Amino acid sequence: MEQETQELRRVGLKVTHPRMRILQIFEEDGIHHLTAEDVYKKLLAYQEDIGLATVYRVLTQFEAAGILVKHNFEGGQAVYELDRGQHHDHMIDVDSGKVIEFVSEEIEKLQHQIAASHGYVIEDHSLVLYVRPKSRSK
Amino acid sequence: MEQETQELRRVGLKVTHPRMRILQIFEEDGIHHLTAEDVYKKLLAYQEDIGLATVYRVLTQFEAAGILVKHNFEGGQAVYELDRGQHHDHMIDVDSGKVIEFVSEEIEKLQHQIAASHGYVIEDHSLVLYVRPKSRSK
DNA sequence: CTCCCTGCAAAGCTTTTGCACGGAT
DNA sequence: ATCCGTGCAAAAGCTTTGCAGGGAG
Repeated sequence: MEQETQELRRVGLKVTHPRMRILQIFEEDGIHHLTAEDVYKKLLAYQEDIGLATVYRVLTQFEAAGILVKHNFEGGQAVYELDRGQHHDHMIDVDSGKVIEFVSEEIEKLQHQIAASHGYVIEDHSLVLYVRPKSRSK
Repeated sequence: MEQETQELRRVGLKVTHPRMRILQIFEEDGIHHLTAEDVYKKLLAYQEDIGLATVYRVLTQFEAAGILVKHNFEGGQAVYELDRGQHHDHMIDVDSGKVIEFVSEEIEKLQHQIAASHGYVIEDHSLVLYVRPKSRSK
């Protein structure tokens, strides 16, 4: 709780109940990639009376503050996760919906080379692999 | 026109006016990545009286038939392009909105290695680089 | 002649916004 | 005491769907 309070102060946001609870949900063990709806449902499960609009507003503020990273995977709903500083890409198990993170210095390097060869510098990038367990692949 | 007719017959879709015109728009020179709204505006410019709902339906059918590929880039709107058989990734110039295509066998290979090392097989993947011209980069 | 296709309008879904009240500093 | 933050409801933006008339095979 002290930790979350300081985190919010650090980024210049008032320490309010909804912000604390939402931040705590992301810091819980378990699933780290949550949609606004996921967060809202968890709040409901905790008997919290926090509106969905507030969830959206807080997620947007946290993203702007660098606390969360937003991803636009397929399926319409944006997904958020804590920004732990280290960039990584994602692999999504299409059977279970599970999200696996990975890092590849080689791919990062190749991306920069490709952009450079076209006269560009990379501002941001998105790499998502949609995968299926090897054993039961088609 | 003969070409489009055969293409539609080949995939088992009735040859209707809306489908012909939409297919022709994708086969025109120029921009190859279009949103449903883009297609609709082009139809309007050609004095065609085709509803936006039909555009969405036809794009969905073309995607299912393998004529078009759908991409979910950032910004909410889905983007479609002709499926010319060869897989490629995209680079988006964030200043101009221009879309550049590229292919990297090395990245493809690395992706498969990474998936395999986690016990998975790739079903699909999405790689998008958001770039800025080198000369006026921040 | 039979379905498939289409335009229109309405509905769906995710996300954003206006407003007035309430709470943090 | 000030603003900022919040809940609620309404609105917005993209896409899908129900319906009844029209057209392709």
